[in-house]
Amino acid sequence: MPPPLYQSVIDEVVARIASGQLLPGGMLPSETQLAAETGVSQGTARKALIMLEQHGIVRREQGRGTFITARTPEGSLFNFFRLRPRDGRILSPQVEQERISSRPATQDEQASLQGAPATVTEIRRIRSINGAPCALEISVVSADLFPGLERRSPLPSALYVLYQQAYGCIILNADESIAAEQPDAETRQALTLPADTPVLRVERVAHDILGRSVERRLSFFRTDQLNYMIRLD
Amino acid sequence: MPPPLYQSVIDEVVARIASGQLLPGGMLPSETQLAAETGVSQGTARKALIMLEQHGIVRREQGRGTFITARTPEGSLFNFFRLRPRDGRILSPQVEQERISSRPATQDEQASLQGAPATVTEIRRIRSINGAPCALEISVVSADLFPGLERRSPLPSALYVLYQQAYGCIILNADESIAAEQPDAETRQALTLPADTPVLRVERVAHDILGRSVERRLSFFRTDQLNYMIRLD
DNA sequence: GAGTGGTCTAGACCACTTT
DNA sequence: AAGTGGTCTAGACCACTCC
Repeated sequence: MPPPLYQSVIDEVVARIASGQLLPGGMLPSETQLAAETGVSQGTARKALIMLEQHGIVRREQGRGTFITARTPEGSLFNFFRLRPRDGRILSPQVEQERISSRPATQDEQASLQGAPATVTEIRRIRSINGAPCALEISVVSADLFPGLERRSPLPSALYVLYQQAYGCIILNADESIAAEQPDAETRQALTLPADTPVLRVERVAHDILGRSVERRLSFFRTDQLNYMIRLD
Repeated sequence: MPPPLYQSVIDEVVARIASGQLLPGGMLPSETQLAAETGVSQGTARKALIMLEQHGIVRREQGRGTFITARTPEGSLFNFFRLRPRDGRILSPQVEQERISSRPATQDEQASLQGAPATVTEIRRIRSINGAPCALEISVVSADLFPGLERRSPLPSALYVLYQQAYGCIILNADESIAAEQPDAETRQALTLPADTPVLRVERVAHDILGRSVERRLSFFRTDQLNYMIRLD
């Protein structure tokens, strides 16, 4: 049973993106053009583009064209920074402190990061909203996939925009594991927490457009003022 | 600018479900049949059915037909009970205790529940996994929408299956607001928690197929053994 | 074998955006 | 005016399920 034709069109587009031939924010060929290039009918190319849109890989705009998904700082924070006031408003967190270092990967990191890197780069940041520290984030990525990350400090607030713009790595989704925890002394100090205030501990594995596990992130959030807001479906 | 034809087909199907003319688990007319009934071409009926599938309202199976989404106990727990071992396995929680009562709605509940009910039914349950209490859940629903709920005790583990089978109310998604909290004495006792163990406090608003806010649920989870696992995208 | 959804084509017309 | 995606049709063939 051969794969459907539209799958080959999808593969072709993803390959062009992964190879850098198509850049984030860039425009794809039109439906008819893409159909001609891949030897299928316009309707089949259309089906492929619609599926790519459903996977979040492209965005389609009537009258304008089809564009590679580009993470904007606003959109990226909207999707992946879930700490919000209870009314759901969006507040942009500022980066207060940042420390970047490279070190050998732990066994666990090698097993769960794409490419089993021997060396990883660790980004430790404290974020604040309205001047109050609200999150401690420790991101770990493969040093092979993101070379020279240390020299780019200070990094932008939305890391995933940097991954995309500087390294062509487009983050699409993430799995998270959440727990309530009594913070250790270091975390409590970083977040200027009163004693006996529990924090949210969130472990994240982020995946890119190719399904690769690209980043591990351990975050601690204050939730006395803000809440971690998500949707299930 | 008139709405597209497939929208009228979608509306027609949703109306039939809401009216009870089509029951959860039941089969829809075939694409060609539905097309004839609604006066559109088969391709347009197909588009409507695909959109209904994307909204989670129907399920399509090649060679068999298109069926109204039916929440099974397993599927419902899989989607809406997110407490898992860190390896992601699914464990079915048991209901240990259950207390049902009706009372006047608070102002907050009237404002956030469909129909601004004067009276609500409150379901208080303790769930356990492997004999260890892991969650305290307090669900609140409109007494108008779910009449006679108290007389159905003990309720099944998966409440959303009951909502569907007994009341024709199909839950599709939910918004959650998560925080870490030091449990009060009552919660600590209910979960047999050691002192100074924080819990996850999760406030949920669940929505049904018509977009109505149908249930508010306040849950407290132990996260020392299990974690609350979600996906962002 | 009959009925279902899945894929694919070819063409038409419309609405929107840009030049 | 030209080019894009959005809608809609009509028809073909295939793969799967069930009787």
